[in-house]
Amino acid sequence: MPSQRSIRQAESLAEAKLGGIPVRREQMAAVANIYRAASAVRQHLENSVLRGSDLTWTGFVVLWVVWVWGESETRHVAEEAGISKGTLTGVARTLESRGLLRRTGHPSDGRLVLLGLTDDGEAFMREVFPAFNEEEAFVTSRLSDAECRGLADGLRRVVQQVEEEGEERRRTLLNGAAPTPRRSGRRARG
Amino acid sequence: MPSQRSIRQAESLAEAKLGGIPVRREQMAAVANIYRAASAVRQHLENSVLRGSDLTWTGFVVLWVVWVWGESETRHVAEEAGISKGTLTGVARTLESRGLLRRTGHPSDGRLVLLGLTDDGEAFMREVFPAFNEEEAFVTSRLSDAECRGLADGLRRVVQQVEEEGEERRRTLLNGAAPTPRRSGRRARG
DNA sequence: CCCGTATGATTCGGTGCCGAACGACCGTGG
DNA sequence: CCACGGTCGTTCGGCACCGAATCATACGGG
Repeated sequence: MPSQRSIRQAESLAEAKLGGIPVRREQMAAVANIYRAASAVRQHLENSVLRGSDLTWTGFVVLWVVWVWGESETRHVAEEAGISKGTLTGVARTLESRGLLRRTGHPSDGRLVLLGLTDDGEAFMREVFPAFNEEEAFVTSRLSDAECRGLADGLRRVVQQVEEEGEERRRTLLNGAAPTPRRSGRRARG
Repeated sequence: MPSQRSIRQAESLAEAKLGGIPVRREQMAAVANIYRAASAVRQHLENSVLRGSDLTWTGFVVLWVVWVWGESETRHVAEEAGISKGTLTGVARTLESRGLLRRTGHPSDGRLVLLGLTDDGEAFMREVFPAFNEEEAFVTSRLSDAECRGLADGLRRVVQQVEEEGEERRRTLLNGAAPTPRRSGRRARG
């Protein structure tokens, strides 16, 4: 749990390593802490409220999205849950096998699949969400309500920046260069 | 992109769903945005600077830790990188096979393994870190330096809360109950 | 020297996770 | 009716990821 000190130390060390090249320290610290906090929060929630139900963080998020938004098309659920369509297929399969989620074909458009909670799923969320929210309050308990709002606001601006300008930025960086296919991934048949 | 609006809507929807049970909205929004921002940032960095080198986020973080801290024992690297020892074994193997990382037995304690960068690894970091840092600046470009500091500070307090009181908290929540083994995981030989 | 305990790293089952390829289906235009 | 380009969800290769079991080494006390 060196967190605090070590990040600051690391900043200096990195700067020294680069020998004169300036480092955007505030930005580096912000990004490092975003990721660190996300891991810590996820880990705490998985090992407190989710562990007992044998649900992963992602599984819970998917349930939460469907619970809150009601029966939805899978692409919207994936978008909202922050995972790829391919991942959602697997997660949904898992949740379905646990009897919490139900998949239905769209009545008029045969390409679409709708995800909805089963009665068990509804009951589950009614029971577990309050406990989840309680732990959200626990992890943020060193911040006032106003500070939480400020934090959320800053993070929201980061998300907006990436969502609104990220794609353009990545195009610029590659600048026409081949987008370098991933090492993993499905190969063309043949 | 729904991000902004949808989180706020979701708060109301969740509250309605619960029918009167109060929701800690600020805390919920803060946690939701932490995770959302972490995903967005990771995705942007993987698809901009890391993709070309065929490195994953985690792989880069491990390299970064070893680069900044110098040759280190694996448990410290895992801790600092925010991954489990088991995961580190695999990631280190991958990085070693790419010729960026080197593993050495500890001279006096045969249980320990030291991780260090190869010359290629050093050169790689000298070249790629500036680009990485540049993108860290990009994703936070809607925040002033002071706002970055404030953001990092708030996140640091979240991390500290979990690190310093999380374990105790989880014990309290379970309250003696069996810690519910994970569904996955290695089974006893039998 | 040998045991027992402590402390490392590694193995491994099960799942998550991405993104390209793919197949099912839609709608429009010939 | 039948191409045909567009839009879905699914498949799948390869890696990440956790955590309990396991293996390997260290060290103190008989």
